[in-house]
Amino acid sequence: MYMQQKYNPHAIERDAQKQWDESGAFRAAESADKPKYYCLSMFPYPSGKLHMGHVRNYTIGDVLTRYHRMKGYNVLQPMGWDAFGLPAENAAMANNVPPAKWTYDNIAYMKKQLMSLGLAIDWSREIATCKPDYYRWNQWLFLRMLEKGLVYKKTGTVNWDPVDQTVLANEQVIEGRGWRTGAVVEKREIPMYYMAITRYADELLAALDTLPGWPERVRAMQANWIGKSYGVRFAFPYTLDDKDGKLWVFTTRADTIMGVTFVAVAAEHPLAARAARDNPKLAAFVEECRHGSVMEADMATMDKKGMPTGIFVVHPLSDEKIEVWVGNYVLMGYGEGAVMAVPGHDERDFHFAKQYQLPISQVVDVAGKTFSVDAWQDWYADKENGRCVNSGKYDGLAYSAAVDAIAADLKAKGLGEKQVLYRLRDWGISRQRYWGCPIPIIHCNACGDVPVPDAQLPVVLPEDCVPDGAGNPLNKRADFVNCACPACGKPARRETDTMDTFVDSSWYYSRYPCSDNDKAMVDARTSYWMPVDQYIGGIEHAILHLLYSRFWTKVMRDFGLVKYDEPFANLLTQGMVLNEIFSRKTDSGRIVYFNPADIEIQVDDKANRCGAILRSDGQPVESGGMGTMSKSKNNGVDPQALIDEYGADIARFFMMFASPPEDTLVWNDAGVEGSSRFLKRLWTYGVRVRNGGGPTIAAGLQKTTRLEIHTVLKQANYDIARHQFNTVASASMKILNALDRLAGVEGEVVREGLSILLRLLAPITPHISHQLWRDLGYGEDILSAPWPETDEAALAQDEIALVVQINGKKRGDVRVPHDADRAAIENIVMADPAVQKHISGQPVKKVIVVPGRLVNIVV
RNA sequence: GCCGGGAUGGCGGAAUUGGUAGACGCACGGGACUCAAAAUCCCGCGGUGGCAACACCAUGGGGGUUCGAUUCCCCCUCCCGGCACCA
Repeated sequence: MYMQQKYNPHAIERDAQKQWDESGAFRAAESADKPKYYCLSMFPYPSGKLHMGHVRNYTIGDVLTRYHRMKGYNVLQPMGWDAFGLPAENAAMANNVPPAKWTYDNIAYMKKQLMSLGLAIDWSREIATCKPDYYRWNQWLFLRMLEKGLVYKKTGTVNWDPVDQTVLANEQVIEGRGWRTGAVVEKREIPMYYMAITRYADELLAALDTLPGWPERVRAMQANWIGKSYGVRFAFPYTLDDKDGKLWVFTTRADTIMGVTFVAVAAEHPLAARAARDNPKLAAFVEECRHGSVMEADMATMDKKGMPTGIFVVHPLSDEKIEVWVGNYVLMGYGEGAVMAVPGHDERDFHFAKQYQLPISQVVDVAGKTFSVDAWQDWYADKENGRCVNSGKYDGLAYSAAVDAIAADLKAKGLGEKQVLYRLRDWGISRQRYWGCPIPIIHCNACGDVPVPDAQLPVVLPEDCVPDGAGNPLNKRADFVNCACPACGKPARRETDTMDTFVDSSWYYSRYPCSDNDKAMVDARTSYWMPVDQYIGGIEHAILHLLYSRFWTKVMRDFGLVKYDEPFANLLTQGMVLNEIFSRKTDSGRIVYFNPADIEIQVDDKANRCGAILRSDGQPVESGGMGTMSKSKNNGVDPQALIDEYGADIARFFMMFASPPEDTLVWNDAGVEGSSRFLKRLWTYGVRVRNGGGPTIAAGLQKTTRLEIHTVLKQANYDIARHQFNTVASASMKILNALDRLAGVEGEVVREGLSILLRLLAPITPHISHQLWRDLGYGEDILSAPWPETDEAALAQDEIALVVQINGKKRGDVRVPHDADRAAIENIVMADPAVQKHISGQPVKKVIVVPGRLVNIVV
């Protein structure tokens, strides 16, 4: 075949992809003699077109896929679509197209884009979560969980837009207001289905220790999210309306119980409602608390406000009268929706007490410290060193002894006991939205909530609805809603809530192996491939998606569907790709975002940045700092332009070279020219080698070049194994530099060096590597060529260089025989004139020799 | 606010995890080639001082441990991710 003189990436890539496609090169088969390697990247939401985060994610996955194939594994890399979700409904409203059409069009376009990247994907296993043959199994497992009580119904709090009369996602609440209407959002209690993830809290926490292949930071985040805390649940008795009641609270600091000066309940707490009944000011406050979003970040950062209820409860141990307050910072969803307040030893309670002039009393002392109510000091909350004081019989006890004694006394009175509490809450999966998996329930006036019988699955979502922003359009679809009750046969109403899209993504990885099975959720092929050997995705998924997936896996295991305990053996959390966010606030308070490509940065006469304008209208826009590239912030950079201009190999190489996979990457394409130049040089060098001729490289030069190449290769192999692909890319540049520096191309070192270089590059730039491998006659197919390993013999040296330091500062270097012992090294170093000059007669106190590295002389 | 992570030249980043700070690349400056430009190739490139050899300073800021700290410990600042209905 004629080898073109000039590097033409588009032609090379088209040919290579055609060849891989026609030969079915990436079709994975279950039966093989080789060990299996299931390499999975988080599937994309089909938002319209690929963004940089996708290119980064899928290139990382492809590098690992191709690397492991060359390492001798039987590799599967599948792909699919997380196809349900809110953006499709927003697009539907904006363009008057059904979400289904929008979604399928996006999938078709993005699939083409992915294919142009040359990813080694087995497309025969493709899935889309919006298709009934996938989501029927969501419904099927939901029903199994319902049977076992793992799914149950209770009320939950949602954001309610009072103008549009619709439930809002947190993302649709901007500064406490609905994004379309600008109306102040209210909290509303509605019935929802929940999955009992808390039943698995202990296992989800404990099993983190069985995941050494997960980043430490992700395990830490999950552990904190589950938030196991040991404490005491106890009650303050009270009498109200001639009835006795108990106000339950949970605390991790029972040792401070004698310092309780008030109790705070959430605005949604029954006692708050009771008190508000005949207290208009309090009713107004409770009403005020009902406004604003349900987001925890908002709850935690808002001004702490409270109001007394006039209701008093009795301290369970001291019998003191304690007033109940309503606090806007008390969360109804955590613990009991009520907390004991100990202003002396809890920082938040302290500030609240100062604000409302409530008593503060000291009940814990730390030796040598003086308590003062003037200002909070961190030691007030120190449970390591604290001892009880002003606490009657508990005086002198340390934290755990005090908790034990107090819990025992509460138990004896029937007013409480030790309890383990999790921060983790059960998973509310009901969404009052159209574009999602229907919840398979039928509401019958006579029979209540009736599960859809398995024989009637799937409950198919009609694909021709166009939402209008006011409620779920399914409610207006008589053909969907009206049905017969499966129990009594009378007319009934189908549930119109759909499932959280996290349900779809909680098990898709188990479906790829058997995506064509229409009889079962999973089969033997799932058992062959699972668990995923390497999972790759954004760090933003560190908690929710990964925790829900772990939970579903354990549920499926307990139903006997699968045998593995954990879905992902190894996890690589890719850093976010950031770009600047530009926006304007409209008169209605709505925020409009502009793409950085349409923005011009303005500079003053000293070249300092002084503003930014939108090119189309010349008017200023605000900068919202750096943020992850996203559709909602409109700050994505279209990678297609990069691929169109440079080709997939250069785009992939640049993406890998730009930074380590796990680091946050602020997007800047300034360096792409360097990657382009490198691959051009590689091609040109390949042409020269193929043409041959010129002098044979001298033996000595061949030896030093081999040493250099194998030294670089050794490091590259270390780096690729720890997923530091940016230095693998630079290693390939170093090898080309070393070869190119030689005067000729005739010599064994060229043939070996280029063979190493092409194989090292094959996972990153598969197309050019494939073409050069063939053109230079190394073999038919680099895909399955053996991974290059270091030749230790090439690394042998007679002499090595050691750095010489005086008092830790570098003062020179010396060459010593590679086998010189400590004494010999010291002799050589001390004889060095530069060393003698620096010592200049001062007494040598100590000589530190680090073998193979340096000598430090302390004077 | 809470949890997790980060900060190294003009820029992306490297430093075999306590041992030469700045590999590799970008940008920039100089030169070669060219009628010219592009492309390509060669040289230089953290800061200050010095003709130079070289010296001093320098890994967000401040302390500490150590013969030696970008790396370990404590405090602080700023930035990023997550906070349960964005995916």
